[in-house]
Amino acid sequence: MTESDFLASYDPNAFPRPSVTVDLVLMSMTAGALRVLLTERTEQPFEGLWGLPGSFVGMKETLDAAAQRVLHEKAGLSPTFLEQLYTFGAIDRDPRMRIISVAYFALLPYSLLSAAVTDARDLGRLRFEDGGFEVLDFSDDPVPLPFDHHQIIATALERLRAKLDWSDVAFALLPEEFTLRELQHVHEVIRGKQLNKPSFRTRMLTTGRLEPTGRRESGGAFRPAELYRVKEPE
Amino acid sequence: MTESDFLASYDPNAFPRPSVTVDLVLMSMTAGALRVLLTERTEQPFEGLWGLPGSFVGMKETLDAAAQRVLHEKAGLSPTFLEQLYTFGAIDRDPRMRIISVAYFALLPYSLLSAAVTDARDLGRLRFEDGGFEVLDFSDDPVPLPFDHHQIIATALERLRAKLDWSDVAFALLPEEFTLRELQHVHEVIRGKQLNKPSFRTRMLTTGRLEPTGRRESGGAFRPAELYRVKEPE
DNA sequence: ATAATAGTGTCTCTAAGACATTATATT
DNA sequence: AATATAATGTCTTAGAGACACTATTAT
Repeated sequence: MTESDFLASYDPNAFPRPSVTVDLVLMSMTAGALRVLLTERTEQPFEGLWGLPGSFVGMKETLDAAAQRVLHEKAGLSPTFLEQLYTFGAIDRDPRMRIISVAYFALLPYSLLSAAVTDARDLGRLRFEDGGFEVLDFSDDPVPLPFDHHQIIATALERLRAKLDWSDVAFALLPEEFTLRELQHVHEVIRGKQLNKPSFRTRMLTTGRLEPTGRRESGGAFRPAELYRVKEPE
Repeated sequence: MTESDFLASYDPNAFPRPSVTVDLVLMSMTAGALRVLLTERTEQPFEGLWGLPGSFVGMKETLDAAAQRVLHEKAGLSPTFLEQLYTFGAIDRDPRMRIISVAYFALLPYSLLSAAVTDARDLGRLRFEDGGFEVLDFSDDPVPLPFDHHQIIATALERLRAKLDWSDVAFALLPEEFTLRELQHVHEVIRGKQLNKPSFRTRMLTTGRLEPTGRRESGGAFRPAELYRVKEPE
């Protein structure tokens, strides 16, 4: 049998198949806290709970495209950072049926996100405590999460911390122009500890990834700091 | 409608679904080269080519379990290292139909693998050249790979290099007891460059992950080196 | 002037690389 | 004895942290 004969006679329904979804962990930072985008579930199961946005993957749609689509539907924009996170395949993670979910991880500066997200409850605030974390709503009450969404967010946090020192994830949480103090603050929140100012400055400036804009911040009752931007790699 | 009513009436076949497979990148090291396990395809498509072992995911089987099953079927043993790598979902990656593949990455010391794998061709040798790599068979001819298997192996190589300095991946390629020279050799092959001996030794010994066995290697026409093992974390 | 933060200089400590030296096994 | 590698010591350099100091803005 030739390969084309084989393909013509192949029956894709010979074996039962699981469903495949993408779930999106979109994080941002404001008011000194990491936040994660949640949407209210309007259908069963877990109707009424707030959880990660997601969608089934179309048959003519790549995984990346499905994640982009979910992001566009929920936040109305393209991300500064989007990558595949991990695939979750526990058998009973969804009570409806076998659903394998490919989780994606996105970052956005709050300045862009706040324009697209109207409801304050959409952004759960992450509170860290003794090694773990919980998600709080706008009134600081803990939010119960559906499915394995707590585990998915935990995986995203690990990824964020692992990539902090050698990738551009921190910049993806800042506007196009930012001060070194703001950059250090992002690092400190993600690390969960304070950092040394002189060594942080030299470490950042010697990477060669930053370039000064010549402009300065304004508005504070103190000496204004120089604004930097990320240099495009050549 | 209550949640249980909803679940009882839910139709899993309402939407078309892709198939889901796992593909396994099992690497080992011998004769100064990284090797990857290949199996000969006995069915269409790409019949006769050598490619990564894989399998469809069972409906009552987690992704991890499917990867373990493939590993057990092909190599007859459990791995010293196995983790999920990345999920590949290009629309036309398989000519039969839409197949999303969750790739897994495993490492085994050659001493264990050689007992389980009989055919020398089962272990493709990775040859690095100007940034990329190719897979060679037992006679050093380049092996054409089916599907997107070249890309999957490339992703596994990136992962291996990224984890080399802060994880236990190097130990997973060595037998239970090994010398510091052997450990350094593994690092050098993966990094693709020579390393400084004194600093490598102190770096390894100060991690606290190694403990001397008190025994020494034998057989060489030179001073025998001390054998070490990995200390279990407490 | 005062307050608040920006930005820099100095010192110490740690780790790595380069190089050389001593130690110990086999032949 | 010759040889090959193990294992260690020394020197230099680079980077990070701690701490203190100077600079610059708004009020």
